[in-house]
Amino acid sequence: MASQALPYRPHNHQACVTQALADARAICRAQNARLTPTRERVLELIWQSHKPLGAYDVLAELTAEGQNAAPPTVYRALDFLQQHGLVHRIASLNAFIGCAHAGENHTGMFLICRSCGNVLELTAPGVSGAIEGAAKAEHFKAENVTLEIAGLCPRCQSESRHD
Amino acid sequence: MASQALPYRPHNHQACVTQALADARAICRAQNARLTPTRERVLELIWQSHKPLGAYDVLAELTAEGQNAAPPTVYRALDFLQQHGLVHRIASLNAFIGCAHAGENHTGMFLICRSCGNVLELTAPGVSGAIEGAAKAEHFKAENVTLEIAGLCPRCQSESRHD
DNA sequence: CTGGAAATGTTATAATGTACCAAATTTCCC
DNA sequence: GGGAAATTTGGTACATTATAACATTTCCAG
Repeated sequence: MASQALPYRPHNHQACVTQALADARAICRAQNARLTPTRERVLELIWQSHKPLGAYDVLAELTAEGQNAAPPTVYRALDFLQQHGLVHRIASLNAFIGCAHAGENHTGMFLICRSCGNVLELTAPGVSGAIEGAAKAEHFKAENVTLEIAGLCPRCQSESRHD
Repeated sequence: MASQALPYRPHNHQACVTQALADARAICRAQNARLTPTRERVLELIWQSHKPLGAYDVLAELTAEGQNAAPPTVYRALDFLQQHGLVHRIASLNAFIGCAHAGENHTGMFLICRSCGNVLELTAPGVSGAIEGAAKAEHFKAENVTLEIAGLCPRCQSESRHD
């Protein structure tokens, strides 16, 4: 059997979260950016699954924890995390997901399962290269690439065969 | 000087619109779909510039024309047009644009100028192929690709040099 | 010409995101 | 340490985008 990417098979996800938080602290320290408690908590919430989380889902969590939070609280934290490459916004879902390649310079490519909702972030140099080439052929200066692919993840494909 | 894609240079845009409407009628006839007056008018409004139009911009136009329109009116027309491949939704802008390749089977790739707002739709087989390859390598069944590139179009690049 | 499907009208509301200003906290320079 | 400047947070209100739900009309096949 072929290997499966992390989101599509069981794993100790708490380790993902712990690692992501440690990476985030290091990155912020290196960039002289302040990973304040709210920002860190938002990052942790976003990492708690491989499914993207809406801003208002985050807000509901914070509120449930007794934090005194309003929409701008969450959006500000998310903006910060995005600017430092710690989370990505998935435009086609209006939702946010932890960046699996924080610190690395990369163009995110997201495989979004419409059945289970899990999202896998890839780095595909061939894809980035092809996109840059196509943009350059039009004399277009690419600054930001949104690449989101909806479909069925390996696990949900097999399950749907048993319907 | 290199050739420039249509949206980036002056042209008889009314001809674009006329052609798009004619194509749309043919496509709908072939698919036995009803391009009703409201649907056709929405398509025409969307085509009236190379900038994407928000659903509420369309709504405002319809209202100004005396049409008795509410949000669902517009969203329903847009859903219809999308389903028949006549318009695309640009997720990163929450806006809609006429499909430049209606009828052709294609994966849209959009070059979005952050300065002038124009959008060019491309078909780049190399890109589609690379994306499909990357998805396949993860055993992911791709169904729908969102590929939107923000940056500066040729014209706006030259203008910014004169600041 | 009629019964069912498709399309439209209409109201209300959900979901997502931002503008704005005040208060608190941190930083940094002296 | 003291105080000005910058950053971060609190909080209200509102803007924007999108959909649910149900009644009515229009279309068209038989």
